[in-house]
Amino acid sequence: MSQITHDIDDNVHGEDQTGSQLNDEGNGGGVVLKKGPWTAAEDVILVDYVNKHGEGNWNAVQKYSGLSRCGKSCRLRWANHLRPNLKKGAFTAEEEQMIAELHAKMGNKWARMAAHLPGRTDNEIKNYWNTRMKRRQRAGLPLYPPEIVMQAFQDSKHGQGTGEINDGDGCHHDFMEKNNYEMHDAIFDSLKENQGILPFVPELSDISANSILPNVLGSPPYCNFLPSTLPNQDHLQETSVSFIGSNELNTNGFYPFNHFKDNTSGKIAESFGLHSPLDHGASSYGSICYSHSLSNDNYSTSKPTSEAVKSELPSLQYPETEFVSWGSSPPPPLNESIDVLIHSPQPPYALDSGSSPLSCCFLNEFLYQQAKALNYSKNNWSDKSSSSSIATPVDRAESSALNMYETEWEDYADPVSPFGATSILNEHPVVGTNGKSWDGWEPFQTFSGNNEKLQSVDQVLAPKSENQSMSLLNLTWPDVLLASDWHELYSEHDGMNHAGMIDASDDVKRQ
DNA sequence: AAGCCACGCAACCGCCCGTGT
DNA sequence: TACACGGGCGGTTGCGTGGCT
Repeated sequence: MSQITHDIDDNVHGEDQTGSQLNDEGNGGGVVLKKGPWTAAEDVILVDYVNKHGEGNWNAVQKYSGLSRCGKSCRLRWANHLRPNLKKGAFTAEEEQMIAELHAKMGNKWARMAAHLPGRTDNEIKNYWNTRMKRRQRAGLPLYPPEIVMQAFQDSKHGQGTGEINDGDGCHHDFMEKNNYEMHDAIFDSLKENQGILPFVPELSDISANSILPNVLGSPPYCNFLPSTLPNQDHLQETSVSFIGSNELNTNGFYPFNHFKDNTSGKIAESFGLHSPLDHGASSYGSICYSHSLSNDNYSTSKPTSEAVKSELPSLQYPETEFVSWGSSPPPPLNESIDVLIHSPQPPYALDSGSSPLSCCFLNEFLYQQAKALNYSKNNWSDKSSSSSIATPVDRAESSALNMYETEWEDYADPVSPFGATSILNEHPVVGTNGKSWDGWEPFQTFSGNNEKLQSVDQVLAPKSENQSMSLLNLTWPDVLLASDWHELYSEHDGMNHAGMIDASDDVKRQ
């Protein structure tokens, strides 16, 4: 911007900008076209031209207006800076939410995302996202709020769910039609992007959601995917064959990754530090990552573990959470649930050669997130809680990364919460179900040792309904990953369905 | 107060792709 | 089929700003 003012008196043609000029191809008269920052004079010329001739045919701009800019440069300048109704300034909370939601579904389709954000340009969104992504990666935080992943998944699962993101023209073109699992690739991309950035992110095999999903989309395994493919209670109780082959949760309460059948698992396990001494420092990070202890002894036939952390589980859904309705199905018996998840005989989501690759996607994501959570907690919270399985607010507040995170989202801090924005171990959010504030969440401490709450664990682990299963997916996000910023952010919005209410921008109309 | 540095942001460029002729 | 054109996106660069010394 300032560059423009600096050059305001510069001539439009042939000003001295070393290396910024070139003979544009296809330019006929060999006119030297200018590169570099636009001047105010150039802006005036371009605006005037567009006002007279309208948008499009950008190569004609140079021809008829005398601008020494290539058509493309003119288009970009107009689209990103000069066109009317451009919204400048920081992104609002709504916009941020929208971006996250859209990116979860679309990936790096900036222009398409911009269509849902009136006044915003693709470039602006891209810059915002990249900056945000860097920040979150540095903080060891997930790019997507789990709720968005859930919803995106649900959308893809239902095929038409993306209708929430609806262009003003009433159709969603290829996004709707191309593939419904684009979101998963987006997540995969994010996952891969983290490789090399986050030292604890395991290398992923060349898994591509798109490469594998077409084989199953539309087929029962896909249609049923994780939710409805979760073995039902009765079936599971009869289970005698473990798809994993062993019957233990590891001492940290995580699934034994080493039993997964791809190379990824081993690497994940390594990055997980499962065999590190931390394994035995159970309470250290298990207590931190997973706020809800499943501290009964009868939850499975799993190999008993001595450490308190054995009962530590990933994020748990409680009945209070309204993320999804649990329906009328009574919660299954507690002592079945975990094994249900692990020992089911070739469940469709098992990481087996014949299983649904889509489930692998989410499991990989799950593993990744858990790995992140573990390392995150190891780095930040270890030794903070030696005797208690509950991380204190102070503990969490002391996390530098978390503090950073808190700073990032401080605007959304919940003043009511004892933890404010740092309460990432709090109860899972209720995303966009009723627009309620999250203020009503109970700190997780109040759940500790609460049998009723523990029962809800089972609800998560052995859902029967589709919705329940979605929450099961949510379970795979450790509490530590359920960044409160998202929750706080979303709390300000009445659901995540704004997209469909936003008219397509001019960009879309041009398309 | 001044200098240095890291970071975020705005903007541009090059490559690529899709579409129309 | 080839070409021109518009558009999308990743990468890069430069500037401004805030924190630290």
